[in-house]
Amino acid sequence: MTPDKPRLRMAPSPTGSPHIGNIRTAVFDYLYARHTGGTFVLRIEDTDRNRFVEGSLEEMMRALRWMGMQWDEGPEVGGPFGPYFQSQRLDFYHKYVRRLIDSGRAYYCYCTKERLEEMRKVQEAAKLPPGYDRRCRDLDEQSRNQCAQENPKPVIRFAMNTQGVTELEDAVRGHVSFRNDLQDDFVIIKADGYPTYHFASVVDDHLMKITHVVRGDEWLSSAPKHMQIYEAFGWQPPVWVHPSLILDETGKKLSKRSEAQTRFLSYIEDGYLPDAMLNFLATMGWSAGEDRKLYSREELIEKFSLEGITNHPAIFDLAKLNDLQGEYVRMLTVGQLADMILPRLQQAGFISEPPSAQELDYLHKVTGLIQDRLVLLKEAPEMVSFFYSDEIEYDEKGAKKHLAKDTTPAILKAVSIKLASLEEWSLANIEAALRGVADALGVKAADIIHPTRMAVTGRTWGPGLFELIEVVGQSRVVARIDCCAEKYGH
RNA sequence: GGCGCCAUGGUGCAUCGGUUAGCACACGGCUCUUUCAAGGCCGGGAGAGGGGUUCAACUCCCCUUGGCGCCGCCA
Repeated sequence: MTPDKPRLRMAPSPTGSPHIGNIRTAVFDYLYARHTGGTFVLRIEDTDRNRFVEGSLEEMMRALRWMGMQWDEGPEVGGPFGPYFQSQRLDFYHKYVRRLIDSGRAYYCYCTKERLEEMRKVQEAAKLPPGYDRRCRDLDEQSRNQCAQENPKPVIRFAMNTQGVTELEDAVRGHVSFRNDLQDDFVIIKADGYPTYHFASVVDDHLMKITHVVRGDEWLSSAPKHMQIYEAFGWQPPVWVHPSLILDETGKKLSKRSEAQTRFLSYIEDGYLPDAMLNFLATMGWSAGEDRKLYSREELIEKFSLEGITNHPAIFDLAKLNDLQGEYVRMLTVGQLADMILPRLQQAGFISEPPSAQELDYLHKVTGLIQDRLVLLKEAPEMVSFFYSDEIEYDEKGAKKHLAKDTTPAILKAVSIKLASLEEWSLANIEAALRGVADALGVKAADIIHPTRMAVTGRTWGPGLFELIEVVGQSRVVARIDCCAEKYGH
């Protein structure tokens, strides 16, 4: 335990699949903790029993670990400030809320949901700022007892200061100030005895000695609530860090509506690389103050600072993510890439489990040929299919363009014969053979190459033809060309 | 509606009083080439508007406009 070092927490609620915004916040937490030699804690804010979603905590942990952002304290790893589930910390909240009630900074509220709803309607109609009217704030003993009889399950509200302003310093916003007469007496303990976020997070952040609270800009408006709780307890508030939100392509806050863009696990499934994602997320809303695109994890940790966090929202740019992903794929060694796509090729039925030595050897050759063009790992099976399957499906447009000519069968036949006659199957010989056919027939090399590519791969695009022919192998190539020549022979 | 935050090209950032306003992505063109990528080269494209402060403002202040966020017994 190093009390003088920063302690940051990521505090998700298990109410759904983690999304890009959650993870980006975690990236900032993680980077700053690592940069300072501090502690990164994971705390689960499961105080809403109605919205609990089975499996979402597991997804969150999986996402963090996939990103290489292992927490130092929290679920599965423990730590000196546990438990790390708020649902297991109820005693703490009740103990501290008692203090607030005793000091007059919190009170029981017996108002029914119906009355609250009615009140809001009236406020809305009168164009008044919405908020609790504090009817229960100054109840005398007698009326309190009466109310308690009518509503035995009261909530507890925090008694906000109504005078002056609440001010705070935010690491990315600077000085921020809120008028207290506009503040609301919010609920801190619900009727079911569970605390609300506003209360639980403050109590826990204090108890867990959190020094920096990093959370989305959406929380800034409720920061005065938290500040006043700290004041009421006489506690030292943390350094506030409210980075701007990540917006979807329409400029709105990322939400369930843009599910495809936001659900973090889908990026794992698509085969993005953790380091590419880390690089992307870190540089979205943060900058080292220089014109640079690529940062390794170590560089990110070394350079990360709160000052570099941007104060304006950023729109999620998939094209940029993909560009970075391509960069990272190309930086991999062939062996690394091969290992990464192996499971996907096994799933496609191209490689057995476990793979044989020959299959691995072949995989490496194939991988070397597609590395430059592969972006998402999930594209690999489709991209390499013709290396594994001899059932060639001809691309319609390509066939029309390169195979439908009268001369096609003759060309294909000539290529096949020439290739079949090669005694040494080498790249140089293959290229010489194909160019030789072109010369012999008096046509351009392209007139040989395109039909041959179609015959061997069924497509108009892909790795270099000579290289790919070499890897697929003599007999298979010759067979495919013969087959194609026959198909287009009539 | 109230409150809060924000405002550099389509997008993400740089420049934190003096620059021909820079980089990257995307886009367009050229190049390399057997195709597709990757690479190289070139190009179009920005300080929301208005007031101040200052010798000087994208940079500081104010207003307007615009965008976003929050206003739950949800987080």
